[in-house]
Amino acid sequence: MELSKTFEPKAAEERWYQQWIELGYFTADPAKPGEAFSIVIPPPNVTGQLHLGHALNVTLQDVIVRTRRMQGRNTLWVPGTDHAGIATQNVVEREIAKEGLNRHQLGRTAFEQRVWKWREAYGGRILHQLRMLGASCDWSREHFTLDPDLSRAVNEVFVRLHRDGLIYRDRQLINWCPRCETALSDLEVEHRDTDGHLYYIKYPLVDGSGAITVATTRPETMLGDTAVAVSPDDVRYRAMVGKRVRLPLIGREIEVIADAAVDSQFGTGAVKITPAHDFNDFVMGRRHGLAEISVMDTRGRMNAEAGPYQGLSIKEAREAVVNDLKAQGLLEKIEPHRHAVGACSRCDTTVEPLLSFQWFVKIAPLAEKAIAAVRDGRTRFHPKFWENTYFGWLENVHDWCISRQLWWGHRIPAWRCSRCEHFTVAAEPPSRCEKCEGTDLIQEEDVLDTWFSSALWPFSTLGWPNDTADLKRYYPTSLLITGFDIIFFWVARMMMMGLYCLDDVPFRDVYITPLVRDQHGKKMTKSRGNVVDPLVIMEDYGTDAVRFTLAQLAVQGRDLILADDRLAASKAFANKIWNAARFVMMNLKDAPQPIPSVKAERLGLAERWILDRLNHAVKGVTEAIDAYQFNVAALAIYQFIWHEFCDWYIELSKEPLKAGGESQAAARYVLVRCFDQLLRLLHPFMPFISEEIWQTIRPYIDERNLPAHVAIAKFPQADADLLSNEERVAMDHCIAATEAINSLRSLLGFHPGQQSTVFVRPLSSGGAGGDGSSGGMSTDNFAAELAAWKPYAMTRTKAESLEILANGAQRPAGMVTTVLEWAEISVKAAEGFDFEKARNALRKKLAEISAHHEQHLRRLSNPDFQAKAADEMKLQIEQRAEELGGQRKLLEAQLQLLGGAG
RNA sequence: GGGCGGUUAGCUCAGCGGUAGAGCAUCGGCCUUACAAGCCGAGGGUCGCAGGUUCGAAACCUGCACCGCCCACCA
Repeated sequence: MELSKTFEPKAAEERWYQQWIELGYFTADPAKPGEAFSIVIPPPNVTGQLHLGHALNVTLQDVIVRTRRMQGRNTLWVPGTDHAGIATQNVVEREIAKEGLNRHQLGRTAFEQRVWKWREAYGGRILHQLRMLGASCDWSREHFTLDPDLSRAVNEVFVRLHRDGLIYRDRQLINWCPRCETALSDLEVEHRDTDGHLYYIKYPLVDGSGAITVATTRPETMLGDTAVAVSPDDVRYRAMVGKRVRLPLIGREIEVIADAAVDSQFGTGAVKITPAHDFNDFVMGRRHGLAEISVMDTRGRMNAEAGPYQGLSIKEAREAVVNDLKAQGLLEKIEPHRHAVGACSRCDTTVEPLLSFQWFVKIAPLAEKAIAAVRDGRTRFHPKFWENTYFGWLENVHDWCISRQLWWGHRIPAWRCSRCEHFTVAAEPPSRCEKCEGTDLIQEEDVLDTWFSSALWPFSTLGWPNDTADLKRYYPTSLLITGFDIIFFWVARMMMMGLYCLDDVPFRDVYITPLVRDQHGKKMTKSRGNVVDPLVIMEDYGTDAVRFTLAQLAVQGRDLILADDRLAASKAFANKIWNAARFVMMNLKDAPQPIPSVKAERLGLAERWILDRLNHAVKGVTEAIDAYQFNVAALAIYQFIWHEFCDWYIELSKEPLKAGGESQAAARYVLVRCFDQLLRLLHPFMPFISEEIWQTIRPYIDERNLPAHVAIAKFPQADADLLSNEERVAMDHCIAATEAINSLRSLLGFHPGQQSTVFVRPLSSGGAGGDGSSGGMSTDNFAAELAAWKPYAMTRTKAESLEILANGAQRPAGMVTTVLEWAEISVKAAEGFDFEKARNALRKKLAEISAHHEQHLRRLSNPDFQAKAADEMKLQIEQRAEELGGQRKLLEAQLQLLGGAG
């Protein structure tokens, strides 16, 4: 088989993905054997378009999933999408706004139909994009959070929580978005420091004995004040506590109360209390039994309670109130003041605290279990420091407001009785009120926070509340891979719900992905216009290259900066692999059949060495993946493929391949063996190119029951060591020697075609200085030693240098080094060779080596080191010192030959 | 106000107790028939600052500085 000159990513991507799907490779079967490995995708919003966060997330999941599948695990990856209540509703509302409509004009049913239509048109888009990335999800198990079975799970959980007293309905102060006209949870409010003002307002005492001045950032809410509070320790106001003040503009009499929550240092030390419009005030108000007067409506306009200000917007009301106070001489002063203002995370509108009836989840009992599960290691975070974030939130979290005044979502399974106002909570529509037997029941209009259904995702998608085979086999899931930004929204809530509903954690491990930034390290945001579209870079560099780059940059605990040069490097890597494949195929073309394996003892040193390095790579990759160190795994593959297999083994194989006979057969076998294995190793990272190449090499692989695709081939496992320590050292020396030769050749300006002479001295030949000790070598000694050395051509190729090793040092367990012959130097000198430059370079290197060498010797002679260091460490240092001594001596010799000794 | 990350070569980042590394960029030499998206070399770092622990610290501890992020009801 032939490979085309270059790799065409696009064609390969489509071809292989389609085949994998058709053959059902990604479809899980709980009845099949194998330890389960399961993972649920963080369901992207149906409104979503693929962005780099998804690309990273999905790539890492796919790396793990493909690896586990190839390792023979019973693997399930559940895909799907989230209905994303408020986000999707906003998108469709914007769309109908273009037609001059709003949702109220359309009505609930028609609006919902519009959203469903929208989802039919665009809901598949993001999933299609995940397929393009190569995601090996089980598409037969695709779910949508509003699917009937998932909705059933939602109702079931709601009913159970309600039965257990963990869901309640109450009139509370909640966050309200006046534009979306819905309640929000604490998490959906983004606090931003904003420049505002602190207004000092005088409240006259009813008894005429003066006034008390309060400081506020929101003068318009004074219309709803029901008290003024001071600190009980504040001597300035002690006499006023219990007195009454007249609320300006409105005229209501309110009391001055004492409460420890008041900070006497802030403002005037007296604070107006508006229970219906401030969270602190609300708590204090309930403590003191104060009236809760709401002065705003749900659209952020002043209501009847605001008296003359009714109908004004908040901003207008503020201006009017301030002007009126000023006119009445009750405004003492205005100071600039910076403070946090909450904004709706969806539409950025300033959020108002609003008093209303809402449904809440009582968090404390659920949070307690969720905390314990991580504390005792049933679920582990990677990197671990995210556990602190998780704990910090759960330990302080308030009850969760789950009702939303939206239309797109799971309608709350509660029915209000028109007779007694009681809500009957049930999974199915009840026929009569559970309290008064009334039959006129109307379902609650509100829907649930979109995160309520997301919280059930790990088990609702597996069939819960039914006791399905999937649920038994795949719950708890093995791993969750997601971003830090939804640890609170999603991870913590899944933990709580999983533990509540199934009494077990929803996942064993949580891997928190880094944030993807642009090449300047900036966060990608629409407003900055620096958002990189993954589809575009996949087009430019190939999906494999994008995946590999993301994996390579996915370091635990640090943001990820995606730069073009990295992508280019990965593309070059793909090209390198492609060309290596072409080389291999070129040398196999007359053998379109399995190449029989060759026993290790019949393989040459180079062959055993590369198989040994393969082992090493397999170990490295496997361990790194197990530890979720994707960058380490990617680097290990890269190193092996490029710098060991391509740089060395392919070069070393050229001679035997040319030679024919047994050595050729051995080389062919090893080429195929290595390539097969490295493609399997690579497959989770670069699924398309690995499949493309593997298909051409497949006919040559000698393995029983070889599968049709690498996607389901057995993942490599490390074999027993193939090399003795001695041989490993010998190969290291071969490489070091060749590098030394190249370095010297380069230094002297040899062209690749030019021959030169090298001397190789096996360590066993002994001679002066052969013990590796330090110290200079005299010219006499050196000449004597030189006589014992064998001259060889200073090679052009790596293959030749291996030959040097084989011939020059029969037992290659010796130090090999190079020295130039005088004659060659003379030739170069005649051509204008710069001796001084060469000598300086050698001197510099010599100084470095000498310094290191002496450092080691000092360490070895240090009594403390001798007393305290472990034997293994001592041995290591001794060996290193010996090597350094040798290198040092050789550099001295080389320098001497160049006339720079002494 | 709490908490969490980061600070290593020009750039982007690994390393986290025993000679400071990679990719890209730079410089020099090569079209050596798998690959010029390549090959062979070279230069470049007091590992943010200050103390401490250790025979030995980029790594461990304690402060500090700067950058970034998260949480928080000071009106």
